[in-house]
Amino acid sequence: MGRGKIEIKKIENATNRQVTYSKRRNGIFKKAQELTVLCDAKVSLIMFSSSSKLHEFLSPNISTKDFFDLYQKTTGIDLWSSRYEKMQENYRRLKEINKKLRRDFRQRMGGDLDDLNIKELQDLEAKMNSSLVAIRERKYHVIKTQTDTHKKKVRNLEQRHANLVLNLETKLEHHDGIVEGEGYYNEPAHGTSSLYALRLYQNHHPYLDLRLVD
Amino acid sequence: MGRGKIEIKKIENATNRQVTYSKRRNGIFKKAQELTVLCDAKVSLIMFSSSSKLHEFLSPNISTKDFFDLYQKTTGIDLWSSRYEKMQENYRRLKEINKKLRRDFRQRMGGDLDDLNIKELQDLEAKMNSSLVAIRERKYHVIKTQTDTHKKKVRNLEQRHANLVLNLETKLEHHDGIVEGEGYYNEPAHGTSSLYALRLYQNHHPYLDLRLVD
DNA sequence: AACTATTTATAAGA
DNA sequence: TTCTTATAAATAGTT
Repeated sequence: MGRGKIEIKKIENATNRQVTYSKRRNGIFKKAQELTVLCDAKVSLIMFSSSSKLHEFLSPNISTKDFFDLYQKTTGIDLWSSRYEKMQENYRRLKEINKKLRRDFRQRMGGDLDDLNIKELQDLEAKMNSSLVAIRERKYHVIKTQTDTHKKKVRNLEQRHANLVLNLETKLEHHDGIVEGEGYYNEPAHGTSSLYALRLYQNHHPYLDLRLVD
Repeated sequence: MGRGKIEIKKIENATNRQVTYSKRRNGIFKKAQELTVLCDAKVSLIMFSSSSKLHEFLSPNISTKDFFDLYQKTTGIDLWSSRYEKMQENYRRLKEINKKLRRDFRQRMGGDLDDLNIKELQDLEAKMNSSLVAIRERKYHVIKTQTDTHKKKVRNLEQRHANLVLNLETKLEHHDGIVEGEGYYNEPAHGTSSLYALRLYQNHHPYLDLRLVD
């Protein structure tokens, strides 16, 4: 049906092949559509071009899934069972592992001990003991690390504070008249230095009261 | 393409419809076959007649299952999962629980402790301690039970032995002459009773030396 | 993508 | 069903 008769064999020219594919695809889709309507048939037509492009025709009022279900029901071929069985097997294995884990876990928590003999109980006790040691070691390590960090912070704060005090004292010495008369930083009645006053102030300031026990 | 042009609508005459279905089915199968060869395409053509008869064309070197898998992969539609969604969901949940169990278990064994803070470590330690107490209690219970069982067995053996001794002594008293002269059970030189001799014998018999510490 | 000469499919009849 | 055949439809090669 064309200008010339053609032999039914693969068209080697890729462009030509693509054009023919496109033309004939339309043709076969139209045929499928006509068959659906004329003969009240259900048709599924799926094709992949040589470049793996997918095209599909499906009779109306049915989904691809329904179509495959119908196909399976009619042929008796179960396309899904192999996957399903594999999954079931995995599920079963996982469940078994889970059960064992739970049991071991319960024993580690002091339950489910009724069917253990003395030897097993002694082993379990020994394991628990060594685990407990590990947990305690870790706990002490964490506590020590935190304490060290706090110590460092305090040292840092103390250093900064000392610098501030030094700085302020220097200023007080150079500008004695400015603060005189306020009766706060330099109270002659107590015979204290300005530095001493600052230390008192510091100890009442909630923000700077950060000393930690060594 | 026939003696007369036809309208594309359902053929009401069943026989006619069946004839047309048969003719056109051959036609479309031929087209599918030609497309497969000419254009190097993969084609799946499945149809059900109005009387639900199934006919299928499939390109060579591929199975319906393969075709189906390829279809799913290409469209991204997983027709399979909807069917087993529930099972997949369960599987996922089980996996999650398993993961958590493993983690908790490892922690109970003294591993995986790096991401616990002091509070969590203290809690864990406390739990481990109480578990250890439970394990020890169970151990002592088992030991005590076994000891009690052994004690009972010994008491029973002792009772049976005492009965034997009593029995034998009675016989000795009634048939003094029979054993006299053998110089073993009743040695006048030591001035001991036959019962005493038996007790000595018992203590040297390895099989009867079953006393347990109270 | 359109054209068209020709092949192919098929509707109706046997 | 299958064959026949007139005719409709599809399409190969061309533009």
